[in-house]
Amino acid sequence: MTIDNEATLAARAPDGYDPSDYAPFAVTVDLTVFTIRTGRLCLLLVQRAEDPYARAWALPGGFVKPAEGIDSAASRELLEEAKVDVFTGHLEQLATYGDPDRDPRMRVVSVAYLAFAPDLPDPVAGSDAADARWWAIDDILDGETGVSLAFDHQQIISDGLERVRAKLEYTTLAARFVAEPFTLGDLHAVYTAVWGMPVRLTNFRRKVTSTEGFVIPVDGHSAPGPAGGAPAALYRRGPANELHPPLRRGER
Amino acid sequence: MTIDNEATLAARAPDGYDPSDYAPFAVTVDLTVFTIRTGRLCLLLVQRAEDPYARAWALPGGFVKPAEGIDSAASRELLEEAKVDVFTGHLEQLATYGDPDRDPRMRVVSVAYLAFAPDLPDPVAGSDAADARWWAIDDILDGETGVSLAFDHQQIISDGLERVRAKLEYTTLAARFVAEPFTLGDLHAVYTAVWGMPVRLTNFRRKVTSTEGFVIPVDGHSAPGPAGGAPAALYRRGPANELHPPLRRGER
DNA sequence: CCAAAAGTGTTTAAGCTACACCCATGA
DNA sequence: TCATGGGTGTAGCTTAAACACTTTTGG
Repeated sequence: MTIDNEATLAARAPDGYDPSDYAPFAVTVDLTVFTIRTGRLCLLLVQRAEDPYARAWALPGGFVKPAEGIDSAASRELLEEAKVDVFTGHLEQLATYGDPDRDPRMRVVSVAYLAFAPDLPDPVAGSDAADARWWAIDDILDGETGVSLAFDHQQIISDGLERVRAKLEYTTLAARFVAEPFTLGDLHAVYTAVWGMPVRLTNFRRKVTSTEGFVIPVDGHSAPGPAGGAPAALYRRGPANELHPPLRRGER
Repeated sequence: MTIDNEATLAARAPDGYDPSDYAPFAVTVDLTVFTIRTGRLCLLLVQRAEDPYARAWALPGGFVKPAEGIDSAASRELLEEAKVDVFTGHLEQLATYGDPDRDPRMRVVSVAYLAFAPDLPDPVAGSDAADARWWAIDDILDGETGVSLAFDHQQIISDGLERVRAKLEYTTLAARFVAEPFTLGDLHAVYTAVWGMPVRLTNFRRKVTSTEGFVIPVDGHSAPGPAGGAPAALYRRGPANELHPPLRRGER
C-alpha cells in the first residue's frame, strides 16, 4: 500500500486500509435538548456568530475530541451548554447525519443526540455563540417567527421532535421533564405540551398510578395554585422505563 | 487561526473551526443484514482475511466515500455484499459507534445499519474477505459455536437484534422478510423465528388481516407442503407501516 | 358560594386469549 | 382415513374511553 502524505489518517493506517478508499471526516455531536417551560415544549438553540450561517440559530454541539468517545462528547456538551447532567435528565443517540454538502466548509458527520431536562434557568452564550436561548418548538417550526436554522438542523429537530413524541407513548421518560417531587398534574402537563393537547387527565392518572414503577408516592402535598384547588399528592420517578401497554396519543 | 499542515482537514477548514479542537476520523458503515433461512433468524457475516482480527467474523461494511452520503454508502454496501436493493428489503440506521479504541489502528466511527431481506442465495466473499456466509443468530450469540467476532460487532449485533424484535411489534416490517406472494403461515414463521417461538397462529391471522394495509390478498393459492395440508391464500405487502395497537411478544 | 384543581366510581365499548371446530390436501 | 396445515366461531376476560360525581382549597 502507498502512503499519502497529505492525509494524517492515511499515514496512521498501518494495514488493510487503502488510503485512496476514504477521506478524513470531522465528527461532531449536535444536541436536541428539550424541556418544558410555562407549559410549552422548548428546545435549546444557540445563535451562530460566524459564517457560514452567521446569525442563524443552530443546535448546541461541538467536535468530538481525539481521545473521547462519542457518547462522552455528548454528555460533555450537555453539561457545558445546558448545565444538565445525565443523571437528572436523559440522553440518548438520535441519528447520524452525513450528507456530503451539509457543511459548506468540509466533510462533517454529525451524531445527533436527544436530551430531556426538567425546567432550567436561561442559558448563557458560549464563546463562539452570539446568543443562546430556549425556543418554543411551535415558534421554531412555524417559519413565521423568523427562526432561521443553520445546516440541516431543521431536519434534525424535526426527527428529534418526532422521537420525543413517540417515546412518551411507550416509555416513562416524561418524568424526566419534571423536577422531583412532582404531582400527577405536572406530569400530565408534560404530555399535553409534547403532544399538543388531548390526553384525558382522569384516565391518565389511572394509567400512571397503575403502571408498576412509573411513579412512587412520597410524603407531603403540593401547595394549591393561586386560584385555589386541592393540594396534590407528590411523587418521584420510579425504576420502570417502559410502558406496557403504551399510552396512546389521540391520532388514530 | 493557525494552519496545521499535518492534517488535511485543518488545511481545508476556512473559518470558525480551530484545528487543534479536533482530529480527523475515518467513517465506515456496518450492516446487520437479517433474513430467515429454514425457519431460523440469520445474519450475514464476513470472515476477515487481514489483521487485526484476522479469521474473526465481522459485519459487512466499508468506508464512506468522500463524495457519498452515509445512507448512500449503506445502500451501496447492501447491494454489493448481499445483492439486496432497498426496495425489496428494508434499510434503516441503527446507531453510531465511536469509542476511541474500537479499532486498534486508528480512530474509526462506524454508522451501523439494520437491513431486512427475504431469503437469499449464499453470498460470495468480497476481495478483502476470506469467506462470507449466513449465520443463525443463535449460533452467533451462543459463544459455544466458535464464532469469534471482530471489533465491537458483538455489541452492534446485539443492538440490531433487539431492534428487529422490537420493530416486529409495532411495524409491518415482518413482511420484508418474505418474498411475494406469501402466505399467512410464511409471515407467522417470521415472527416465531425472530422472537423465539410463541405467537398464537389463530389470533395472529386475525390481527394481520384486520390491520388495514398490512397485507393485500392476491389471486391464487399456495401449493400444499409435502405432508399435505390445505392450500393457503396468497398475499403481498400492503402500504401500512405501523401496527396500532402493536402485536405483543409473550414476555410480559 | 363559586371557581379551580385533585381525585374516585361506574358504565360501556373494544380488543385479546383460548379453545373448539370445520375444511382441503397428500400419503 | 389419518396426519398436516389452513381457516372460522365464539365465550370470557382485561383494558381503555367517557362521563358523572365528590373533595379541598382560595377568593
